[in-house]
Amino acid sequence: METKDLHALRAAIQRFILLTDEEWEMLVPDLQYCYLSRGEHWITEGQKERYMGFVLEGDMRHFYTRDGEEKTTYFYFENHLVGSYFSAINNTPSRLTIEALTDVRLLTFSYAHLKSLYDQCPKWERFGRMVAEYLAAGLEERMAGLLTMSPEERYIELLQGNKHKILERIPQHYIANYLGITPVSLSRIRKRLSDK
Amino acid sequence: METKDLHALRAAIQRFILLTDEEWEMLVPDLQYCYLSRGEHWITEGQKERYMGFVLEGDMRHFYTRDGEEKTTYFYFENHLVGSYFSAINNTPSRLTIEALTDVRLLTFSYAHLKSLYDQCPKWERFGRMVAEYLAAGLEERMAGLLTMSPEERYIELLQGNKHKILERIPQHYIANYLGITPVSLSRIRKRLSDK
DNA sequence: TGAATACGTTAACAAAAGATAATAAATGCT
DNA sequence: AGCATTTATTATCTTTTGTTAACGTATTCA
Repeated sequence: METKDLHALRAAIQRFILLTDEEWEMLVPDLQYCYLSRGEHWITEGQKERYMGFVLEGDMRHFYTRDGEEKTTYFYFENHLVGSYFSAINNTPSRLTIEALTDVRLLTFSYAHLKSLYDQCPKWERFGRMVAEYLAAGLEERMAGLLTMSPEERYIELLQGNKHKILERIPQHYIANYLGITPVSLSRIRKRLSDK
Repeated sequence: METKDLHALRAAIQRFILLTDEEWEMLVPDLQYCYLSRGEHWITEGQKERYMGFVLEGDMRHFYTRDGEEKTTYFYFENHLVGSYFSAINNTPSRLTIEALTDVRLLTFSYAHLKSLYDQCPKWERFGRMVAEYLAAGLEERMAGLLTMSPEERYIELLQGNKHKILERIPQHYIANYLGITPVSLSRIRKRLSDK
């Protein structure tokens, strides 16, 4: 396992909480590399996937399937944690699929192991709390945007905000899903805006 | 402080985690009653409110203000925790207002005290993690609904789901906001559905 | 490199939602 | 009880979105 990769993961964790070397070492034995090719599914709807991942390299998306249609609702980039978090928590089959948009390199660890860290060590429990709070805060903000802004306003916000990575790297029809509209409608919004 | 009220709060907390009497007693000294009249604001946008509440009696809503319009995005009922959680976490001014829809009786405790419980006691930290996870899971589910379903489908789901309390007790124009549409549009959806 | 696939735009039409205003019914309050 | 306010519906008109399909371009992959 390359030290650069380990450092990247540790740095990501330490954006939430500082770990002693001993605390960090509690996680390391459970880490594994996972390599995905573009288009490959890491987590598949209906299955009980029990791993969390950390994106070392590449981009991913997750989507729900409704009436045979894929609805992409989130993207993952380098240095982000990825997983079907809620199905892991509740130990239920995943309702979403997580797919590699490019070739992807992950570090993975089992959710079961993370839970045992919660039991063994208050610092890891705190990490869990802070991750969940961070996640909830992000979801609340995004949901408020969906409820209080029009699709066009949401697209403008995406243009101006700190989520530029999404626009640069992701096909537009996935972005349309992310905004809650169809690809055709997003194309029209872009036309409207550029005509001004 | 009435023991019935204390029991209600303890039971709500213990839906997440069992507490010993000693652990429970760590919270009690910080508890205070708060009484609100119908229409009164408990937490006001722009202010740094630092209290969490537990609804003993009554209903509340929270809303964002955009262009002078109130957009109601959530409701609180008896036996639920309430607070501008994210502004408390980040120690920033609240972006939303929380209002009493009826006369309300709350038990409150400061977020600062809760944080000190996190420091003092791993069990409380775990409680914090589990609340945040519960919150995040609920937000994820609601957001998925907003992104993958039409307003009409969302209304039907609300009719059929386990959120009946919302429909029974809450004025329809607030429910429209909650669904992400205007009151006029919700009225039309109801007409469409009843015409079948 | 060549063929298949994926992607973005545009058009035409239907369906739905937003905005505004008028009305009627229900509710709250003194 | 009576008056003001709140709430829900309905109508009209405008705007936006969804749907389907066609088209051209870009990309992928064998």
